[in-house]
Formats: sequence, structure tokens, C-alpha cells
Amino acid sequence: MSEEQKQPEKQDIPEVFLSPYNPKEHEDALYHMWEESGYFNPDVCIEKGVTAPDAEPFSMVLPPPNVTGTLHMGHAAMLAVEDILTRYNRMLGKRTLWIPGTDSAAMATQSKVEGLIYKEEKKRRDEIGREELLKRINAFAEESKDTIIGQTKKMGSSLDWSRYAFTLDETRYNAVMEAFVRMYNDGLIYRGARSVNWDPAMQTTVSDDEVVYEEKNSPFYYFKYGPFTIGTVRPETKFGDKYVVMHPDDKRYAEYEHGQQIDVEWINGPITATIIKDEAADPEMGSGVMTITPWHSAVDFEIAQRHNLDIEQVIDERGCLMEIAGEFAGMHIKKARPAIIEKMQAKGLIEKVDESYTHNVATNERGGGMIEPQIKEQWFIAVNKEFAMGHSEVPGVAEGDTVTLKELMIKTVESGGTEIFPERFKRVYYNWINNLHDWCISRQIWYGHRIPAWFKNSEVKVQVESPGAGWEQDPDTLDTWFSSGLWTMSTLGWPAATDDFATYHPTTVLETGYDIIFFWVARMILMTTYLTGQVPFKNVYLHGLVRDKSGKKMSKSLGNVINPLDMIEQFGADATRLSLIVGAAPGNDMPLGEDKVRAYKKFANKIWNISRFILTSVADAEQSATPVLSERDQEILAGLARTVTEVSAEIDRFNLYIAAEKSYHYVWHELADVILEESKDIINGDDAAAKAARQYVLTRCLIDSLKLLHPFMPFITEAVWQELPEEMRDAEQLMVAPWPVAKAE
RNA sequence: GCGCGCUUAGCUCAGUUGGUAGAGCAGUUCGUUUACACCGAAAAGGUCGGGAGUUCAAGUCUCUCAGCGCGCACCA
Repeated sequence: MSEEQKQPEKQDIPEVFLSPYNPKEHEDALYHMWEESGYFNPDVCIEKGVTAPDAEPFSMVLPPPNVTGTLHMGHAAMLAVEDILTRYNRMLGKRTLWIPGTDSAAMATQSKVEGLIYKEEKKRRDEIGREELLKRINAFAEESKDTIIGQTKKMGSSLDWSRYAFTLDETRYNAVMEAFVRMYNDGLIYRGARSVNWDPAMQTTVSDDEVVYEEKNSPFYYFKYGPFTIGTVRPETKFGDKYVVMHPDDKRYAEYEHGQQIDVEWINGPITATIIKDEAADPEMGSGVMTITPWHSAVDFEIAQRHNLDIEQVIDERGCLMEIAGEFAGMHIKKARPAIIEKMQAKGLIEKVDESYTHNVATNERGGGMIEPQIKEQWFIAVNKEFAMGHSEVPGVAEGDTVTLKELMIKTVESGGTEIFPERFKRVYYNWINNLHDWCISRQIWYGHRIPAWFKNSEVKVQVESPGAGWEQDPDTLDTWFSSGLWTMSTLGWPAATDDFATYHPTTVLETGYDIIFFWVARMILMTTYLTGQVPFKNVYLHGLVRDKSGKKMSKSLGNVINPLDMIEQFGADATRLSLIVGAAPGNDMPLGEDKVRAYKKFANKIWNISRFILTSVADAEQSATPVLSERDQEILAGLARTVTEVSAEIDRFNLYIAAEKSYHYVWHELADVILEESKDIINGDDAAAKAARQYVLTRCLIDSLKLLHPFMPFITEAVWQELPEEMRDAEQLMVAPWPVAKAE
């Protein structure tokens, strides 16, 4: 076959189709086109007439990535899922809003920047000063933010950038202040001395959820304590132990009475110990006797409170021993431990040492060190305090009902006001709430929202502006999750009564990873139901974690991290997205290997070639009235309609993995392998009527397949759409084209 | 300790209300120069972790055993 023979046919279709699909040539330009059009913004869609002004709203917030770093595969998966939901609903004609933002992640960010500064300048927090440190953190956050936004766009995310929000910007600041002051005035925020998780390295408190336990092997010491034997891994806390606790029913110690005093020889000499009978002592454990250190243990603190015992601090905020330690005072606990053991050994107070003891050491997940419980004056949210519910749209809760925040959180889900998918996470959610203690919300770091509380001598005032001369603002800042808890509201302008809030709140769905159900989902429900009487979202869709090919967690130390940008660079954003969707059942972790991404790149190319083939085949079609369809033609259209119906139903049920697979299967193994193959004879045949009919059918198949695939693979489908002849398209951009209507011929 | 999940083809996983198993990748055989080798066709491959029960019928429901993973709590 000669070159001349090929030429005429080729001219009928856009030249762009003549080489394999290359994502790099199209993606950035297409994203630019979408962004320029303004269609990410529902207001523009209404203005330009692609969305009805009174259409049903669909709204969702982007779980704001932390400004500490760059996007990873988990983010990419999240973006893929959310963009699919967004694009699908937009094509359905809904007023669709997906709001972008970033999170200050105060503790993690400050920790990171402090680390960088120390590395370069050997300077600590106090040497830099509050103002200067904040300046540096802000600069870091700003840069990180730009990186994240750039990466988010690479994924094709159809976010309305005109509504971009940052947790520390002015609107969000107003929301935080409003929430804090209101909760304080309603008695749901209080200041009190409690046992809190103190991080001596970061010099701040940490919430219960941010404490992670690491298993460690440490020697376990058995000490002589008068007539008793007590065990501990932490001898350095034991100086002030003057209460010895045993179970009231423990027969071994029946001879001792509650409140009885005995003299014992202890680390720094003789002391008088008091016997306490309390059920917290487990007779099965060791000798069944323990001494307590209430200042440095939440459990011991509770025992001490029950019996009204003295409480003494042993370790200071920096992790050094205090006066009570006598000759060891001023030593850091790490150095003190061996010295103490040496002395105990010399005094003959050590009975035995178990070297194979493993226990869990509490550490700060956000880049800090080992946790030392301390009693500290902090701000708390009272989760068990009853109050009268204000205005309420939460099902099952009426205005004026007496509730606690815990009950509100439970009822919101129980009543179906918020649905959780997959359902099994409801139980996880209830479980967590039932174990919930008052939430410590103050942090001793500088980055974040400063607490609107003012002190003058012993007086306290809670208000945003300074009450006047002589008043000092609380130097502490709020837990990041306090502001995150307001996110669905604050991104829509709350506390101002905005049109956005009226239209888009409650949001339709919250899509996020199951790992932050406690941190975030529960807290949004708490804050939003209390503050507005609305649920924050009607649905929660929880996705799993992206793991490596063999199911291991991706981590730098294992070297198995796959960078989403690398995947986009090699295989395109569409292939990357699809690889993160197919096989990812809601709430299940998903393994990902490069092979999978590569496989979907082939699919992108397949779409490209299907488009080329159909466009070539229909190039000489006449724009006549609807042709007479054969039985087979009708069957093809019915199959197409069935696929549309099924895929739509699966997306509605959040079964994106099934929807994606069905679309994929239809396009490749039905449209391409069967329909296109059998059409070759008809298109090249002599029966003009049959040919016209098949041309009509193929056009329909192409248009609807592109629409069907668009939410999943927005770039390639839009690229093809832009090459279609004008008369074939029913919208300027596929992004805002109407979702196919399933209709039988 | 409490709770949740997983165990299905060599690998990674699907399998909606119970009707004797599917996909992708890998592998086998064959084919293919005009939509696409980033292709097509065909074949192969599983007693659905073990055991018991309910049922006409169980991967699917119940109980039980085993292994793996995760969350929470405890940790003197």
C-alpha cells in the first residue's frame, strides 16, 4: 500500500490522533482551559447557563492537606475519589461545589520549622522569639502551600479555587474566635488542672489521639517497700511515693487497714507510707501492691482524687527532677535512672530485675518526644456536661433538649442525620465516643490560633479584643483540630450569614481516610451540631490507605514510596487516578504497584484509538434524520443504556471501584472488542442504510462512553471531546456536558 | 483485655438480598502491517483457611478452631 492511498483518509480526522496518546501533551493545557472557563465555580456555571439556578446543590470540602510537605499517594487517591464525585454531580446538572484548602497543622509544622532552624543556626525557640519564629513558619507554610496546590491541579481536581481557604486566614480566624467564645459562655469550655500529655521536647500538651505508643524493652525493677514489693520501669518517678495501694479483697494483705501508716526505708531515707485500699490495684499483677505517682500518671491521679491524697510534682516541664529528689534534683530523668538504681542497689532495696519486660512508651505523634504526664492548668471542652440544645435540625434532637456533646455526636449518626460508609465504621465511631474524655484544646506552641483569653492577676476574661491595660493574653494556642472541626462551616463563610452557607451547608458528603475518623470526622460533628444545629455533612465516605504492591505501608525508611507526581509524569494523571480507584473498596486499604498504573495508561491509549476509529468511520456520515436501526443496532444501544444506568447507580452508592471497572470493561471489551470489530464490515459494506444506522450508533456509543469515563479520566476524555466535530457535541466542554440519559430506542 | 477486619486462580483483589466462582497482572498457545503490539483470540489455572451446623441449595447465614492485620484500652 502506498503513502498516497493513506493520505486522503487521514485528512478526515484531526491529526492529533495519529500518534499514541501522550498525556504530557494535553493535561496542563486542558486544566488551564477548565480553570479559565470558570466552570469549577458553580456561580459561573449558573451564569453561563450550564446549571439551573435552582438546581439541587452538591457540596464537599477537600480535607485540607497539611502545609508541612508535599502530596503523597494517599492524597492522590483522595483527590481522585472526590473529583469523580464532583465531576459526576456537575454533569448531572447539580450546583456543584468542591472547596479547596490547606491546614496549618500547627504542631507538625512548627516542629518541622524549629527542626530546620536548629539544624542550620543551632538556635532554639526561645532564642528566636515568638514574632520571628512565626514569620519563618508562615514563609515555610506559604511555600509549601504553593507546592501542594500545584500538585493538586496536576491530578485534574476540579476544585473551586476562588473559594480557597486556609485554616489561619481571616474568615477561619473569625470562626474559631466565635466558636471559642460561645462555647466558653455556654460553659462547655473550661479551664482546669488535669492530668495531660506533656511533651518535654516540644514543650506542649498533646491530645490523647496524638499520643502513639511504641513498644519498648526496658528493665523492670522490683523494689522493697517496707514489707511490700512494688514493681516499676520508672524508678525516677518514685521519690514522692508515700501511698501504697492494694485491692480491698486481697487476702494476702488483710492484716493492713486502709489509712494505716507504716514506716519504710526509701530512696533518700525513711518515709511514712499510708495504706490505701482501692480496686484499681490488680491482685493478679505482680505482688498486687503498688505505689502511686499522681502527678505523672492519669490513672494514679484518679486514685488520688478518689481518696483526696496529696499530689506532688517530681519531674519538671523539661524532664528534670525537682527538689523532692534530694541529691538527684536537677538531673535529667534519663541520666538519673541509672544513678538511682545504683543507690537502690547499694541500699539493698532491689529484690530483682526483669530484663525482658516489654511495655508501651507514649510518644508525641507530631514530631515530638516521649510523653511525660503532668498536672497542668489547661483549657478543655467538656464532653459530658449537659446543656440545653439551641436551634436544631439534627434528626432526633429537638430545640431545648438536654444533651451532652457526647450524646449529640452519637445521636447525629444513630438517627441517620449523618450516614457513614462503610457502615462498620459506625461502631468504631461509637466506641471512640464512649471512651472519650474531656478534650484538652490548649497547646504551648506559637503557631496557630491564639486563645482569646485574658488574665489579670487571678481574673480571667474570654473575649477577642483586649479588655484593656494590665490584661495579658493567654500565650497558648488552640489545638489544630479545633479549627479543623469548624471546616465545613468556616469554608462557607460562617459565622457570617452568607449565601454560600445557606446554599451549601450541610455539605453533601465528606470523603476522607478512615484513619482520621476520630481526629476530624467526630470533631466536625461535635462542633457543627452544637454551633449551628446542623449536621456538617449528610454522608461520610471513608477510603482506605494506599499501600505498596505487597500491602505494606509506604514509608521512606522502607523505600517503597511511590510518588504520585512520578506516576503522572510517566503514565498520566488519568491512569494514576484509575489505578487508585479500581480495586479500592470503601474503607479497605489498597495495594498499588507501578504495573497497575501502567495498565491504565494502556487503557487511555485504547480510548484514544477507539475515538480515532469511530471518527474515521463516521466521517462521511450524512446529518440526516434518525436512521432505521437494525435489531443489532438497537441491542447495542440498549447495552449502552444499561451500562449508563449501572454505572450511575454504583457511583450513587459510592461504589466507585465497581463503577470504574464496569465502565472500563464496557469500553474495552464490549465497545472495542465486539462492537467495533463487527462494525468494520458494515462500514466498509455496500448497504448504505445499514451503514448510516451503524454510524449513528457508533457516534452515540462514543459520546456516551466519553461522558461515562469523564469523571474517572477527565483529561483524555476532554482531549477527545475537544476534537469532535461541533455538531456531535452538546457542550463546549465535556466537563459541563449533560450526563447521558439512559433511554431505549 | 475489648472491638473490627482479612484468609477466594502463581500475585493483588472483586463477589450487592444464599442458586455449585470473576477481574487485572504474571504465565501458556495461536494470531495480527491500516483504530490500537500501549493489539486480538483461545486455552489453562481455585475441594473459596480447617471443622461443624441451618437449607432443596453456602464463598455468601450461624457456631467453632487456626493464622494474619488493624484500632482502642491497660501496662505497678
